[in-house]
Amino acid sequence: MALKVKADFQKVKKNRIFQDVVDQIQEAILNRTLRPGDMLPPERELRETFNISRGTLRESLRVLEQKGLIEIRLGTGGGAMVKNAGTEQLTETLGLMIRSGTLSVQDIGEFRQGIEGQIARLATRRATPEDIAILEDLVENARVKTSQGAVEAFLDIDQAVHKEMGRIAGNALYQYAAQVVHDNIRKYYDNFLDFTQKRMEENLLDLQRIVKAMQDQQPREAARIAEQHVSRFNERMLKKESLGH
Amino acid sequence: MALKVKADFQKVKKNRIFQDVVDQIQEAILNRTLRPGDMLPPERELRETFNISRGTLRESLRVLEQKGLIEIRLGTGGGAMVKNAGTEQLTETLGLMIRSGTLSVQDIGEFRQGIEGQIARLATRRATPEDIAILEDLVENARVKTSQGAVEAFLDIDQAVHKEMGRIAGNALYQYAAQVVHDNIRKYYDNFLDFTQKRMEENLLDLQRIVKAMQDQQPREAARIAEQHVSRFNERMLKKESLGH
DNA sequence: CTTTTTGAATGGTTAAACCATTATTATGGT
DNA sequence: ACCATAATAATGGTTTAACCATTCAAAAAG
Repeated sequence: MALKVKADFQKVKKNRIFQDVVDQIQEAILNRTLRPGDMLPPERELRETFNISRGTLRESLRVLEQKGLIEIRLGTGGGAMVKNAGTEQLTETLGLMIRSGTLSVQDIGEFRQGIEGQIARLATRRATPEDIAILEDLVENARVKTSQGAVEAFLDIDQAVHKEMGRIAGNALYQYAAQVVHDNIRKYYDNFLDFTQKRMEENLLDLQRIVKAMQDQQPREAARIAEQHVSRFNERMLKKESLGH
Repeated sequence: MALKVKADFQKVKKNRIFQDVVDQIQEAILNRTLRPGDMLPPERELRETFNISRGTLRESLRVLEQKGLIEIRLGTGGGAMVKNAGTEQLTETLGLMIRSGTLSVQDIGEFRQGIEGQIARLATRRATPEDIAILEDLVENARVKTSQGAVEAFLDIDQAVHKEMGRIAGNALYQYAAQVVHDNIRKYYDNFLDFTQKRMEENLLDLQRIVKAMQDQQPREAARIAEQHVSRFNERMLKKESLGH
C-alpha cells in the first residue's frame, strides 16, 4: 500500500463546493497523479488543503466512494484509498434499473444471448492453439463431472468456460458486459435447483460443439451454438417465471 | 410535481448510519412507495424522522444523488425529488472506465459494432409494416440531404435511424447499451470534420440496404450491413488516432 | 394591473467537539 | 526472551448549532 501522495490541489469557489472537490480529486485519479493503491491524506488534512469544512469534504468523499473511485477504511492507518475502476458500479446501476422496472428480466436474458454469441465469434477469430487447448481441458473436465452427476462442479466449469472465452475474445468491454449481466441475472437462474442429468448432458454437448467450431475456425457456428446455449437457460427461466404467477 | 409522501421510515442502528438511511430510502424508491416525481421531506424534517444529524443525512443524500435515484434543487420549493432511473450513471461509469484506461476506444467501437448488429437483427424479426414505413421515410429524407450535401442534417437522420431501430428491436437494454456506448464514443467520432460527399453516399447506401434487408425479412443480412456500417466509422477513427501519435 | 420589494423556505457550509474502530506500542507476567 | 494483554494514538463517524445563498411567492408600491 503506497503512502500519501502530493497532488497539488487547489482551493475552491464554485456553487457546490463539494462538487468542485470531487472534480479535482477525480481528475487527479484519472490523470494518474493519484494511482490505485495510493492513500488520500486524512480528512482533517484534506480539509485544510481545500480550505473547506470537514462536513463538506466528507460529502465529496461519499460521492467519490459511490463512483467507485475510492474505498474508505476505519481506524488507525485507515482512510481513503484510490481504487481500480471496476464493474461493481455498472452492476449496481443495472440492478437498480431492473428493480425499478426500467428493465425486464427477459430483456437481460436476450441481451446476454447476444453478448455470449459475439464473444464466441470474436474468440473463434482470435483463439491461439494454446487457448483452444485450455478450453478442451475445461470441457473434458466438464465431461467427467457430467458422468459423475456432479451438478455444482459442472456449473462452475460451465462458468469458467464462458469466462475463458471472454478472455480469448480480447475485448474488455464484452467481458464486463457479460459479467454485469450474469451477476444481475444469476438470482433468477438460481431457481434451477432441478438441474437434471439430461440438462447437464445437453449443456455439455453445447460446450463441446462450441470448442469444435472454434477449432474448425467457424465463428458463425460458434456464435450460433453459444446463443442457443444461453437461450436454453432463458426459456427455462421464463417458463418458471410464468408458472410463478 | 407530487407532494411529500409518507414512507414509514425507521430509526437507524448500523455501523455507518448514512448507509442505513441510503438503504431505507432506496428501498422505498425501488418498491414504489416513493415514485418518480415525489419530493422527499426537507432535510430538517428527514433529520428528525431518522433521528440523525443533518450532516449525516446529507451524506446519505449525496450517495442517493450519485446513484441517480434523486435530484436535488435549491431554494424555496426545492429539495430532493425522486428520479427515473436513467442511463446517465451507466454512461458516466463507462466514461470513467475509459478515462482510467480500463477500457480502450477500440474495445468500445468493436462492442458498438456487435450491439448495432444485434439490434438490426432483432428489429428485422420484430418490425411491423408501419415500422418499416417509418424507416423508409427517414431514409428517403437522408437521401434528400445527401443530394443537397447537407452533412449535419444527414448525421442527425443517421442517428435517428439507429434510434428508431432500437425502438423496433424492442429490448430496452440494447437501446441503453447503444446509447451509452454512443455517448462515450461520440467525442472520438466528432473528429470527422472531413465527412465528405463520398462518405455520405456510402453511409446512405448502408441505410438503404439495411431497410431493404428488413423488408425482405433477412435478419442476418441486416445485422451484417449494420455491423459493416459501424465498422466503417471505427476504422476511420482508429486511423485518425494512429495518425495523431 | 404590473412591477418591485421583501420575507420565508430550503439546500449549502462552517465550527468545534465527541464517539467508535483499529493498528501500534508499551507493559507485564512467564 | 517471548507472548498475551492493556494503554495509546490515529483515523473515520456523528452530533450540534449556527449562519450563508438561492429561489419562489406573497406583499407592497407604482
